[in-house]
Amino acid sequence: MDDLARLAVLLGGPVVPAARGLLGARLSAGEVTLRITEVEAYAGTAQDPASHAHRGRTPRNAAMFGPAGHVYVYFTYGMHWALNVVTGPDGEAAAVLVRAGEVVAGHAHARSRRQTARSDRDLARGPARLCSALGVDRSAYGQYLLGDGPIRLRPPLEPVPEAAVSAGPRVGVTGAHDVPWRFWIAGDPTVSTYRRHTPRRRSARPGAGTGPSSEVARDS
DNA sequence: CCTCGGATTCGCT
DNA sequence: GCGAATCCGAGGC
Repeated sequence: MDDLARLAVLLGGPVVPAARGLLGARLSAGEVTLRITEVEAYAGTAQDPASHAHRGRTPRNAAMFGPAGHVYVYFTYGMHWALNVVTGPDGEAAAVLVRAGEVVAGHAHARSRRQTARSDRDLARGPARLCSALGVDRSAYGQYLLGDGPIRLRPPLEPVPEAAVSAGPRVGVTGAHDVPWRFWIAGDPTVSTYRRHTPRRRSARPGAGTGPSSEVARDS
């Protein structure tokens, strides 16, 4: 069994080992190739409140229920794409969010799509930046990664030692802060900076007067 | 049908 | 460090 077949087997199993195994793997689209440095594991229905699949199958998350090795992409905040690698057996929802990578080929193409990047290390540092650098969008939905399609996933050139992997809580999720399912290559500069979830304050509408902010009494 | 709010990023302070 | 930008899936009525 070659390395690619081994990767396929790993992706078909439980999501946490699959996530760890994706560290160091290479992801290519067009001219751009990157080495994955940071991932997050998301499980399926009921088991994982942070997962897009936790309320069951919908048209949006359908790919998470499909066979391993395919792409689940979603659009968020009205402007960003994020890429997941589907894992686990067909019919069970699970996926690994690819949060960051080191661009190792096609820098010029990546830079042309990421003109605001201050340096090469920022090209794919963060899930939306990573998609932008690779040119990934809705058209990637459901595509198979281990074949010769437009997006390709390949095993690490060198395995990442267990000792080099750090784990912690997932970024941006409202709950499950005790679940350390974010994995990254320790010390790698392309890993995104961890930010505790900060709820976005909806701008107060005039006269709405709801919420704790109205408790402020200005009596002077 | 309508409202809520997000697995984020960027730019300004 | 904080707020804005900007779309659509999901869920409540």
